[in-house]
Amino acid sequence: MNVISFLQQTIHLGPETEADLARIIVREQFPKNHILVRPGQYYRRLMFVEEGLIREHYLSMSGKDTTYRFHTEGNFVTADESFIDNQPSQYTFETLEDSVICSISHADFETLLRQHPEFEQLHILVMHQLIREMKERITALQFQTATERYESLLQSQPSIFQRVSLGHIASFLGISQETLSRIRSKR
Amino acid sequence: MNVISFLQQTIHLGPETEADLARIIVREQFPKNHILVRPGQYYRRLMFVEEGLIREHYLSMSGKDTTYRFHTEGNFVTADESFIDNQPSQYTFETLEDSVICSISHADFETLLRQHPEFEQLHILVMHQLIREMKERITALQFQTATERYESLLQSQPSIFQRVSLGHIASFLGISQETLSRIRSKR
DNA sequence: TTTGCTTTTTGACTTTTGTCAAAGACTTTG
DNA sequence: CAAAGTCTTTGACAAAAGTCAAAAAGCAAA
Repeated sequence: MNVISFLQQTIHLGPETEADLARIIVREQFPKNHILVRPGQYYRRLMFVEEGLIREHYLSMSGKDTTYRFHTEGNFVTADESFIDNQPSQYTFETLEDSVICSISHADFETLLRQHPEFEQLHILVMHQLIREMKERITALQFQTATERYESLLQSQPSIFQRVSLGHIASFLGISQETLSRIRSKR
Repeated sequence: MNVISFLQQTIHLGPETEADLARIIVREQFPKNHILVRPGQYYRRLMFVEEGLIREHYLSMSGKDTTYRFHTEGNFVTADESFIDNQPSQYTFETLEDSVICSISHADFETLLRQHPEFEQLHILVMHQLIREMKERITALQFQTATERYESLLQSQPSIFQRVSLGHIASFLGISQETLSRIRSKR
């Protein structure tokens, strides 16, 4: 699914708008295990995953690496601290598969919103979806057991288990790799 | 802090806009322990807490009551499922203190955005802040210990401990009341 | 101020999860 | 296909957190 087709699902794009988009969108191909953004980096671009998988993770002071979330094809991604607050990213973004990523700069994004107000609609829609997902995530972490969270993930994104190592999934669920392994062995 | 003054910190309000606002804002006073929204209810209003404190909580199937978050004076609040997705709220909203709450309907909010585009700016600002807070919350729940989360809360919102019972705070932190009590006794 | 109610703490015990270490399975590559 | 590397599982133990029950403390209203 490429960005343009994706956008057309939600908003109508006139030929002029499409031309504008084509001018500002950068399409890049990255190999597996490529680091897109590192902690401390200013990365003020809005990305869209056309193909592949990005892992966003956090390095604690003790050096432990914890997956914040996975971003799969057909989704928008930003280094929030940079894109929203113009601050250095706290998180690392890396590809876990060969990936195709389209992106536009923050400045171009702002211009786009000003010149084509129909994108405002979409912008809000994307933020709403993000808020919805985050709320579910918070409640899951707050009052579900590790096993329940595992079952939910299995339900909602079964394919992730074929694509990502269990260590990364464990830290995403907020548990150790060994605990995840034991949960899985009991069924 | 009343809504109008609060809004003026961020955007300039012309006299006409102020008049429009005065027409659509409903200001209500509620006693302590008043339920504002119950699960299953459609509550499509954007609220602003002028005074007091709202607790947003979730009832699990087993009947356990878990605090999702606290909303204090000077903040916007919505029953997200209703306001954003036009679905019944999954959460309960109740005052924990005598409170003054201003609110406008979803329809009026939409109209306001259309007629006074300067609110769009603010709207996005509020969503950005929400996203920032939620991300911090997720990472805290994912890879901090209960003690660390307690310390963070003590840092960021010390006054909450004077205003809310420890049982509610414990469930907000994702731990049992007894665990919280033991964490507190060790210092 | 006494009584009743709610909140908080404490104790004893159980369950869950984490940690460390090693073994096993699976991949990749020379 | 063998060797090296990575990922996953397993075991033994330790630490963290949950549960249940009861006591203590705090608060509010009569």
